[in-house]
Amino acid sequence: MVETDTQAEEISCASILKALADDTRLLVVKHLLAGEAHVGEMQEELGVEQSLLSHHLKHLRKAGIVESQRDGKAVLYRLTPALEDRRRGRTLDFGCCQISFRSDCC
Amino acid sequence: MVETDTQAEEISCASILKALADDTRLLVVKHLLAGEAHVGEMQEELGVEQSLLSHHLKHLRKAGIVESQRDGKAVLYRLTPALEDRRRGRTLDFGCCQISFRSDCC
DNA sequence: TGATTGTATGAGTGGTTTTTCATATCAATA
DNA sequence: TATTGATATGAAAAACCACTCATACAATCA
Repeated sequence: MVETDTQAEEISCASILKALADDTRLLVVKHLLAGEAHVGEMQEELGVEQSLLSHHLKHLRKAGIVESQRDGKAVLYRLTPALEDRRRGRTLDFGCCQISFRSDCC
Repeated sequence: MVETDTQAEEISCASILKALADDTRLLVVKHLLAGEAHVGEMQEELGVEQSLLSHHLKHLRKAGIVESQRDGKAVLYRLTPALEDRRRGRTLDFGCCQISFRSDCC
């Protein structure tokens, strides 16, 4: 069992950009660029309140950017395999557009 | 005289993504990827109402993504030189992040 | 100068998004 | 099974955004 959530909805360039266009969600995505992570870890490292983080994670799931997997009591998040597969360095390839982040930024 | 507008405000990755995360503004940016254009032309070709287009152009200006220049009665828009300079194909380099659009998309 | 064309702007409105709070769910363990 | 720990969820509040309308401004032309 891998996907714990709703299917990705209408995926357009704009919807992807919207999903990324938020400080908190951008933090999460950049964190996950370094590898998968549990919610609790992100909560601490990113300094985001539990419920808020959860809502943002849901947003990212619905946008098809991350996926989650139960791991005991915790939940493990990662960038979706499709993105991972197409990933080169810190570049994410969404198909319609491709975004890369400078490591020293944001 | 080149800049007819306010300075770009706090330019962060998220603010850039926010500026791009709208169907109309994305249309505009993609249109400008092909070269500079007058407002009237974009109005027609993109099918966006005058005032609305103007508001979106202002948003893009404030995000530092486009700049404008009077041309008689009309106003000419283009991607900002910095982006143009760093541009390769349909890729825009914003410094903190870099975004490229597939031509057949969105 | 007055009229016309092209674009920008401000205010208002409705709609969406983000945040918070309280509560629910799920898994592990006592 | 009751309790605890980890995360998700729904609803309500707060903040924000896109759109429209009316109007202003700038440049040209009659």
